[in-house]
Amino acid sequence: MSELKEPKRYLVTSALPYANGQKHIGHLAGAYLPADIYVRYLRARKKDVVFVCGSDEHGTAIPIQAMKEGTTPQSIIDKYHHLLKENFEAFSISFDIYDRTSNPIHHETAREFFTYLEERNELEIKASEQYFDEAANTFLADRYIKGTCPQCGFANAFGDQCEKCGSTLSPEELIDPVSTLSGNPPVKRATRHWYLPLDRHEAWLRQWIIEGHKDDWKVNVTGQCKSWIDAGLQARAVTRDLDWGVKLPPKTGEDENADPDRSGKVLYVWFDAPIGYISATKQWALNHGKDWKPYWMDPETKLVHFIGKDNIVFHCIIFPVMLKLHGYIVPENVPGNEFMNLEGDKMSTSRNWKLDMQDFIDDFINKENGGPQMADALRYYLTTILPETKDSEFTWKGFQDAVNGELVAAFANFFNRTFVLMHKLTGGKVPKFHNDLADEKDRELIEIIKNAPSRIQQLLEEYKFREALFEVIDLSRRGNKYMQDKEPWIKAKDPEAGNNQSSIENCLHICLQLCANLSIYISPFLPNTAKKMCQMMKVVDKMLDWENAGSVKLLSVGYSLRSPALLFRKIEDAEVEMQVIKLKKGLEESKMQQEETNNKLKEAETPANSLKTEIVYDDFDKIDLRIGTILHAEKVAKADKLLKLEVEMGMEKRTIVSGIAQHFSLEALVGKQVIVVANLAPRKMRGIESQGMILTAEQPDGKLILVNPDTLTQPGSQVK
RNA sequence: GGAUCCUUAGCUCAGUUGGUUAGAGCGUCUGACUCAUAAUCAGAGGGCCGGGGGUUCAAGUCCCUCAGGAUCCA
Repeated sequence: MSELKEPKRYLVTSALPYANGQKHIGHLAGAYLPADIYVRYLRARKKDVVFVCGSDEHGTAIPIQAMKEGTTPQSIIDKYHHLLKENFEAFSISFDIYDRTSNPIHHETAREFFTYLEERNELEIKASEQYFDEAANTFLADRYIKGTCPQCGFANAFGDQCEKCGSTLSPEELIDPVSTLSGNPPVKRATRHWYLPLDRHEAWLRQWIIEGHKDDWKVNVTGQCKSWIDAGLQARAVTRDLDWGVKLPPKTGEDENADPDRSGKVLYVWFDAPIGYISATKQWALNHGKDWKPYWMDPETKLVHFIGKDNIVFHCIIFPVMLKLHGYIVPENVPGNEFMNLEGDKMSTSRNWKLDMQDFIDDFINKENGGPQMADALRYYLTTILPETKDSEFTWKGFQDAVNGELVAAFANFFNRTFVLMHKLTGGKVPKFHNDLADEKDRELIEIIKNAPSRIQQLLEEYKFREALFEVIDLSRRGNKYMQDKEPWIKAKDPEAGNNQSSIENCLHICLQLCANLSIYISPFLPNTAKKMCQMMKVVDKMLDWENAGSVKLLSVGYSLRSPALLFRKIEDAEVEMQVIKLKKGLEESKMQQEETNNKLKEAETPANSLKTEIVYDDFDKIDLRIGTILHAEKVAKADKLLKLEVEMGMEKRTIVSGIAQHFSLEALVGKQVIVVANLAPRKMRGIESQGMILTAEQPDGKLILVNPDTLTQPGSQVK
């Protein structure tokens, strides 16, 4: 429906990557590769298209990463901005501009945006109380507050999330909160913030997305939106008390520091980041002497946001509301991709289960037998498994199979055998096509070539990149089949017989024209490969223009072509095995590191001399301590630390689950006497009810020892 | 706890508005070919379409329910 009228111009965006660390191939496959394919296709069709992206460099995680790396926020964003920019180049992601939100143009643009909305009363101001660090004289972002998790009791939970049990928190929920800046308990202090009242726009959103785009947006995307809208939209804070980000602009006509309420505040990163698309477009226009305005204001511009599913709410609900309020166009489509798993598990930076772009560059592209064709090899596999409709799975074996079995065996092989035969049988020149001798098979393949473009084009327009690429590979399969049927190498054994030589020439003529067509189709997906094919065919890159697709007159008769060179190398078994080992090793290492830091934190948090709060005797008397004898000990399945103990308590036997597996051997425990907290409420752990707790003491190195009576004692005896 | 989406061949996935014998690629087996990076081509086998119930002349497709998974929200 929406395709009936061709847009005047296109603006394509890929999610701005957050400049606090490396990005992995899941990110690449989610937002960058599909956008690049789409854009390259549009360019081949000579459309007016601008493809923008850039680093997202604000938000609390940047200063936090700086603390972790012992450096400044500025050097963090510099480091990752340049790294990401280079990574994208290595994978031939062809942004027209890769900008950054620290660009002054962006600060201006974001502040203007805020002012525009404020002046038109599209923002609300609300007063609230937030934690403040008096020593550091600053409000504290949730992440800067630590305390005990109310869910699991972990002592180092952050104000927004507990990293031990994963539950999302607010700083108010933390027990004994402290500021990570000064170490002091924070105090509540009144503050004011600006909010974007999304609820005012509910009716419009419902109509625009749920009715207007119910047919052309992905089910996953509209589904997410619907669930947000149905849940009831709320005002969302636009500002934060933080000193890293875009400073809140002064009220129109006032000085920068006139209003003390505004100083010390920045725009919330969710608000400034998507505006980065606009600023990047401005910077691009500036660089090229163009006007940016039509790209954001003319309704005949088609705006498409490529994102991962974590970004749906921002690009489908919040940012469109902002755009509409400012009089800009809203996206025509938001092809949100699902997630890509890796070898059976979710990709995760914190658990180190991932394949970073840089890793692949180091291990494949920058190797001696690598080069841009390895970038294309990964682009190929990622495209065949793009998580377009549901989560998908990257495996190294899958990578090997796709490259060796499809790219090499079908696509590259057809190109190669065509060239080899052409050199052997038709003197290295494009042979003549004898129309009068054309048979059914020739005509059939010519028909297939002519029909291919509209099919592939339609799939690309519908963002079905996986299927589009499959069509291209399938076309090379058709070529292989055709060649097998025609058997020019057999006819060459007796060139004098019948019309054998003419038949050979017809066969290779058509195969060569198909090769030229294949280079056009493969170009958006594997740009480096397409270029290489052009070199071998001795044609200029302009032949790759989409208007040439479907033509069987791309290579002129009599033209001599270069000798074939292999388009791809195969992926060896050893490489695949090595990558899997590397992946698992990385996981182990990060586990160990995590434990180490956890232990360090534990030590820091319980200094030997700092005692707990004083209690009275009655408090102590509530605890019923008894002597018990361990009768039996066994490991709890699927738990590293837990042991299931059976303890003789005199009157009864108790089952106690204890997290001491890493400190004792099973044999060492059996027969030992211990002190048991006998009246502790039972609690289920890993499905086993633990009826008590045994006492241990922790040594400076973290090792646990049992606390027991110095002579053998009657089980059940009270300890006082 | 609520919401949205998903569950189809050994593996990875297609299946449009309900309509003939449910498809593809890889893998497996058999055969053909040798120009090609042991690549190619043909053929075969393989499926109570997650379980159960319902609507209908007709259900992989629509409705209900249960189980499992993913995500979002609280």
